[in-house]
Amino acid sequence: MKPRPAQRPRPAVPRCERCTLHARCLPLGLEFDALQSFDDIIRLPQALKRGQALMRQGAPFTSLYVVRSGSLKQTVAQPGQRDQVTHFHLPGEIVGLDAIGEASCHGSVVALESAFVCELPFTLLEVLAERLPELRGRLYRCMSRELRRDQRMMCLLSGRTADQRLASFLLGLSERFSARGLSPYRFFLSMSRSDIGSYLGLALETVSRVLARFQEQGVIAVAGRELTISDIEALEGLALASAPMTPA
Amino acid sequence: MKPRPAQRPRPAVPRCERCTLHARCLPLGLEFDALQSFDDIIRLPQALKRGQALMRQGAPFTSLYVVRSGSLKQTVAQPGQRDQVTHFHLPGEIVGLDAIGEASCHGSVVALESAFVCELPFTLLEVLAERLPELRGRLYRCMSRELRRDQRMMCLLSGRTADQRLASFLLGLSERFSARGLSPYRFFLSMSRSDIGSYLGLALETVSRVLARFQEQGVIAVAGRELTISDIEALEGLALASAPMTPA
DNA sequence: TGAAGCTCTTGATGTAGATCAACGGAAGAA
DNA sequence: TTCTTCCGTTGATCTACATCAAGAGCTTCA
Repeated sequence: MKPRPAQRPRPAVPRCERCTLHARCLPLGLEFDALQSFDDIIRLPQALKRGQALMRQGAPFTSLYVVRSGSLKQTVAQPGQRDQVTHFHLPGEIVGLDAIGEASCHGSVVALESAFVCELPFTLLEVLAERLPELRGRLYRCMSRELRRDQRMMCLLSGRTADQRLASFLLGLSERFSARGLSPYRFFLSMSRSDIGSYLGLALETVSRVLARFQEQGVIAVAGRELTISDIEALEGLALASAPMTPA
Repeated sequence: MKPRPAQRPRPAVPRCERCTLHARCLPLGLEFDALQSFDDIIRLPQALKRGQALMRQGAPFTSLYVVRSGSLKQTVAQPGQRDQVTHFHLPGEIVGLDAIGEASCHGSVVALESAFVCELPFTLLEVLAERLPELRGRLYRCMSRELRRDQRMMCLLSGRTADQRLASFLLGLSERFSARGLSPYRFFLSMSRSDIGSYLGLALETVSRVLARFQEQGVIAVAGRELTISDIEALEGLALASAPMTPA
């Protein structure tokens, strides 16, 4: 409708249309024109070093972020408890959806390794969404998908064995990497055993032991943080039931 | 902007502006005109009997629902596992946010007692949201709040004791009832011990035992499904830590 | 009115996984 | 290099909760 504003002079920022994540990121499905507008509201990609915080729990909420490369963890601090990991964020995933409409961030987000993120100031995003129905739909869909993921997580945490949790976790990572064009069978765990344990509601020793056992069973191979899935069907079996391994 | 269409003749449907939930429901904050439009897309409130399904897992998704009275539970069926309760829905709460943008419903929703729900066909809601920015904001906020609730649930399920889970659950119900103008200290549990157990990741026997113990400690009084919170501060203490009861 | 299901409670027993503890290796600092 | 720290592994022990089991109120229905 409205003519696009004259091209502002900008630094050599990587543009959405050239981004390798383009196909799986928020602006998926936007028309060329819309994509340009979207590009215009993105703030310069920010570099994060390992351990550096992107958001701090309680800080004012202003922007959503999209992970461009690297990975991050989201943690919640609770009174009298140790921090709990609630999410791992991989490239193409959106950080901050749970803070929309709140004054402050709900958790802290920290880089697990060197990472780049794109910043989307939320007020600008809202203005843009006003005239781009597809973008609105995308936002709803992202949030709704996250709701479903959280629900699956709740089911996992409530009443599944350590084996099932670990197997599901590894399969989940595998899927997410594969959806980003990476190998579903061989990837790097950027998070510590302790992070995994916190996320899955297990002690870090249990994580270590179960991984070792999976390796003994020939289902995976782990060397430090390098993980290989050797038998994905067996892993899927483990994710579903803990002890149907009763030999005939 | 656009003049409101001439008043369609309609049956004597309860209108939003007269609804007792008005202040805490989705259309909160809408102007009079907007509220009228909102009213126009709501389908006749539906009555549900105890045990009757509002949605079935896998059925096509078409509408959001707002609980007007009564309560419902949402369950997910998993291959080779028994159904798991993922949510309890109380009056004023929205059912179906997790299905937006998907073809089909993610879980089944069943009435726990006689209930009324208002249906909001999602396509109509989207059209309306096109011209009502406040409504868009409300929707985002509702989804985001639900994300935070699910996250709190994940934290609860991962690494909290049975006592902490039960205490948090009761406090959560208390808050939700109180936000609806009902007593925070005395309410009816419309769900069975088994439902509570499934929701909290506990065996129903454990639920029963912990409630009995809380009662012995004088924190609550339970008679069947009638619950009274006698000492809410003690309950809050129980929700935070399992054993700081170390006498000085 | 009694029979058949439920739901809830309470007791006895078993176990998955937490916790405690010790050690080896890798990474960063000086 | 060596020192320190963090991370991961593995073993021994302990416990919170699941599971099994039995019985006691309730509804519901014929």
